[in-house]
Amino acid sequence: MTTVTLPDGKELQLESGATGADAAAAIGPGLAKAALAITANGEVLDLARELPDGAAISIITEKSDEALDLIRHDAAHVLATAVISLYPGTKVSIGPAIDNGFYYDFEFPEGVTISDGDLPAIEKRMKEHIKAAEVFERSDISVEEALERFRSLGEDYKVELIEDLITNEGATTVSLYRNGEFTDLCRGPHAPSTDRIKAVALQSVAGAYWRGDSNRKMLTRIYGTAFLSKKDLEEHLVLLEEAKARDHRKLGRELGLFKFSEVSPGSAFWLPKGTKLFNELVSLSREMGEPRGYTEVKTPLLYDSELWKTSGHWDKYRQNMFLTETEDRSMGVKPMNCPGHAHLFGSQQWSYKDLPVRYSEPGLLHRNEPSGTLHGLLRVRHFCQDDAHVFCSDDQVQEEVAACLEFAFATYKLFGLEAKLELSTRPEQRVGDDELWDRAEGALRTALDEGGWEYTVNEGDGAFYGPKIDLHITDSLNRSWQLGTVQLDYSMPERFNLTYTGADNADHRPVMIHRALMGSYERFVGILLEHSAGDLPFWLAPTQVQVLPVADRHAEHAEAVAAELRAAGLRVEADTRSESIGRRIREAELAKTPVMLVVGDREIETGDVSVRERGVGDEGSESVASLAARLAARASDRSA
RNA sequence: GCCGAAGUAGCUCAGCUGGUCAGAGCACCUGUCUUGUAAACAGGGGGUCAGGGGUUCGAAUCCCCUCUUCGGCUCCA
Repeated sequence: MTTVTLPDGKELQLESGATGADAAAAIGPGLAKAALAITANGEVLDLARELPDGAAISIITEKSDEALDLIRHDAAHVLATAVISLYPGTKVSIGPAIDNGFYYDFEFPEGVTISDGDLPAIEKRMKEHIKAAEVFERSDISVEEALERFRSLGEDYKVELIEDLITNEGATTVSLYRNGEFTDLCRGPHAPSTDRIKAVALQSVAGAYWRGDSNRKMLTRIYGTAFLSKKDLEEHLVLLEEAKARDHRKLGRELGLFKFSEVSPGSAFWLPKGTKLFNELVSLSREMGEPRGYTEVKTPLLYDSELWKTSGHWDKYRQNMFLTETEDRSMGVKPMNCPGHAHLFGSQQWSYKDLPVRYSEPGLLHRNEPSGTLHGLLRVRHFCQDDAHVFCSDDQVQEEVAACLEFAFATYKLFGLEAKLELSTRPEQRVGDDELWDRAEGALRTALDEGGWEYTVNEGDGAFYGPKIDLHITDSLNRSWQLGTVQLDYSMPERFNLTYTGADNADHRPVMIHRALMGSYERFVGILLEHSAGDLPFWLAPTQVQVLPVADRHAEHAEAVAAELRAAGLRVEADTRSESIGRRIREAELAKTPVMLVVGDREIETGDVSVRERGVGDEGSESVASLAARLAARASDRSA
């Protein structure tokens, strides 16, 4: 007899050797049909697997969270099945389920290249295999047998995977899964058969290094997605369309914010409206920084290479810097502000009473990013961080870190963004001894714990000079972005020999905290545009109010209204073109202008304006004076 | 940097296998209309078909190189 426990705590008696399918059938015929797999003691198993006696089980159906991953992994196998039959001689490697879909990496035979145009045929073949309801059949064999099998097939990647399983995990057996003609080395689990994949679509072809190593062979990756119903797939495709419509590169062009040009790859040209937006964000940093004790500085763009040697960037990151030479001196354009700030701090004497010193600088940075990595505003060569460096004593670290986090949360709140925190600890390659790292990581943990902030830990992902806290936000399309970072640095003060005089009249080494909250203004604008679909909040909109005279004879009055609102500090334009009022309203709406004012004979008579709100419509009349006061208040309240 | 794809007017795109293939819509300019809450009407100007080289009687179209962009991979101090 096998006894298992159901989620409701009831026990179920089964014949010994009973499988997941047996358990599902014992519960009910409906469930037996709906079952995709089974969890036993937290581990997901195929329905055909024998259940361990005494296990706590729960049946996975289409309603379960695990279901999507399961059938996407199934779909990856079906993709491989289709590819192998269409392109004989193709070597397979790995094909996992991922967020939103799955992929499989292949090495196609010499001379065969796959492009997007080949996907429909592959997809068609996949659907044939799905319709055929091929059973996923598991077999466990010895590693020797597996090695021989895959060697004889010339499946080099599988052989390497098995060898690694032996070396790293001491594996003596491995599992294989067969569906139709295709047998794959696979840990499982899988649904009972291929027809459980209700909707599948191939999406793109890409290159991907074998095992993510840029020194190894580049394989061909095919991305696809699968769902439990056609409707879910449709909805997903609609979401992708929506994301495409919100692409910040598209919005930047349509709203006249910025452009890119071949003459300076990876660098934005900011148009007047985009510059307004950009400058508003810089102002925000300044206004929020001032009461928090930040002082703004301006440091050079170009430095003697000696400075980069001192900072350590010369050895580690020279290939990503723009270098030049003048009068036989080697110079480098700054990829970050910290060495300049460290140098500046070191250029004068400091007392412990002066600390913390908080230097901020929206400095212009250049990084020579590899051409293939550039992406709109999100990955650029020329950008500006909302950067600051705090120089403080050891015992001020915790408080300063907490203050940085408070600053970050206050900033994000204005945009309706909520952040998740991630603590990254010491990496393999690092400077400084373990005691220092213990102290640094301890300070960050304490700051997080005492602030009552929830966080996850990312072991080994810290910077080489210190641990850090990264801040991630989730946007309106549920995509995650890293924005801010707060990093502790014990290394740079050492390299620049920074000191302050303590109460004991001895020299002490300050700690340096690097922090950027929005990240870079460029990247932040990109994320903000995609998050808001271009509907920027009133305080941030490049044009806040568009005045629209009904006919030419009202133009003068419209200009007068605009002038009155400008005097109240608002960004106002008057569209006095002889186009129809309908067209000008439409264009103002498309330009995402928050407020439109229509003025004609009636308004001249009464002195009122007719107010229209973006995306809402006509809101009736209001006197110019009352409107000016109302909108000025709205503009000054960034949280509104 | 690596793999794949693309680059035709300011924008979105048509132009199949080389021979009125340099086009359309929007935008722009000019004229008419003088407008009441999401697109008035008519006419007109505009492109070294990314750049360079080649094949051909003839190239936007075929081949090679370069640049840029897009989708990924690696990277992102």
